Amino acid sequence: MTSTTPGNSRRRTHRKRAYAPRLPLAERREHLLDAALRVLAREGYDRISIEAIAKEAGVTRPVVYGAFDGLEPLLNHLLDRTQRRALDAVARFMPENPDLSDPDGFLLELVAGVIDAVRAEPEVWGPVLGLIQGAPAVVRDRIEGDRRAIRARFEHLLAVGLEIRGGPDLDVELLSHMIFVSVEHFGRLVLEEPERFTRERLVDGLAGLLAAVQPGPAPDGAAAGGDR
Amino acid sequence: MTSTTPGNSRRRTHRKRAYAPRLPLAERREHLLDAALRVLAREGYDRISIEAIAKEAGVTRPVVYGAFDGLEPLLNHLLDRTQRRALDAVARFMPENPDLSDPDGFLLELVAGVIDAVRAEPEVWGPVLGLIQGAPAVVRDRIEGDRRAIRARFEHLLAVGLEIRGGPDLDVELLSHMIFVSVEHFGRLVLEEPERFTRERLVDGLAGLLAAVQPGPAPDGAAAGGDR
DNA sequence: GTGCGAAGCTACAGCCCTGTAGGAAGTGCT
DNA sequence: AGCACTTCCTACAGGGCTGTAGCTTCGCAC
Repeated sequence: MTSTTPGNSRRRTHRKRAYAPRLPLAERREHLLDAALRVLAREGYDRISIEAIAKEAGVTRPVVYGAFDGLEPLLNHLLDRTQRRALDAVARFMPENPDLSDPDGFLLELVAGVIDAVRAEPEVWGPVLGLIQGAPAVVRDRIEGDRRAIRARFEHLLAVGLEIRGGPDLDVELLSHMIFVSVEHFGRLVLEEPERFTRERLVDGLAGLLAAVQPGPAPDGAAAGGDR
Repeated sequence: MTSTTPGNSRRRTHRKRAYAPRLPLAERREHLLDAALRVLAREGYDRISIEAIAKEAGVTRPVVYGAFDGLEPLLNHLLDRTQRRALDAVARFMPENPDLSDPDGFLLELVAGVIDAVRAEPEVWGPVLGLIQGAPAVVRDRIEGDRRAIRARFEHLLAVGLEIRGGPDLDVELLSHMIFVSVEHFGRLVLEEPERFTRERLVDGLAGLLAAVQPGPAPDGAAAGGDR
């Protein structure tokens, strides 16, 4: 029997919806995260909401609230899923003790690996590379933290690589920032214009630049390197 | 006399607000754009709305709607104001026919100029550099268009500069992307960590890198340059 | 077959915001 | 002083969304 409350004059003009199939909590959470990813890929962060995810998943909002405490925790879980894969991929390219005997070769393999990973899982790398727009603060802050950590690790490897390479004597921190944002940009170019910016073109282009960067002392006695 | 409608049982419990000073339309528009900029700087794009701008300006929403047809047109006007200054600054650094007799010197002056402009007017460059978060599509699309145009012009100058420099023989389009995102990143570093990344450090760091990039043919016969 | 508990749904309350009709107030001119 | 016009405000209507109380339904165990 339908209850009515004072002031509620709306009549039930629509059939009650069928119940969604019941799922254990763990399965429901994965189901909802998959739905969230589809909404995100199709409409971006601007349009993501508990309401939109519920619709995409074919359930009602209380079901979503039963699995997550709100949009922010849900997005955090989604990031847990995708960022873990991104960080795993990065860990493969930048292991703890890499073979840096050929520093230029190492960098080129790293870049090639990043490009392959980006092409293989655009749904993982899209948010990281800022290609899914309108990200809320929870997503931006999380990704920014990951980026800082990865760049710091890269800076360390770069310092070692430049030593092995015999120079040039440069501001390693600054150089790591420049290489980092360039490689990120490679990722965006590969996703946005895959036929114009092929893997080969990007890797060859970087190889050409590395070949032009002499290890010896810069003739002008340029800036000292290293952290401040 | 206050009209009442069926179902409207709320009593007027608050004093009517005093009218805001009347302004001619042109002045009102500037007044509202100033208010919008303050909301933006303080709270970001996430919190910008006609409602928030009206409150900041000390008027009601119809006054804002009287000056602009909605949030999107208002933000476009704001961008008109700020992006014009940014594009003017860029035009100073990249004139139509620059003196490229010293290409490296030209690039260093350009970067120094960008850094100075960014420090001088952070409210103009913040949105351009993605430092004001949560930008809606109208802002993103507009800035993306400006970025493409600036990078394309830079690519042209880069090609000429490399010719004059005598090489190296590199993928100019790709290199222009790399330098472009690096200089943008310099802008962000300057705003986010001004004491760690001083103007001198950034310019000297880049000078050191340029000094290490030999103009002669790369020893490995690396990638051919130029547009596809 | 029945009962119980878990999972899902309806309906409600509320917030924030957009956009506008019509009235109120202020200013300038005669 | 009065009138007309311009600018501003109140109140209304509506959309989108969050979050939850209490009811409904389904599935499983006995």
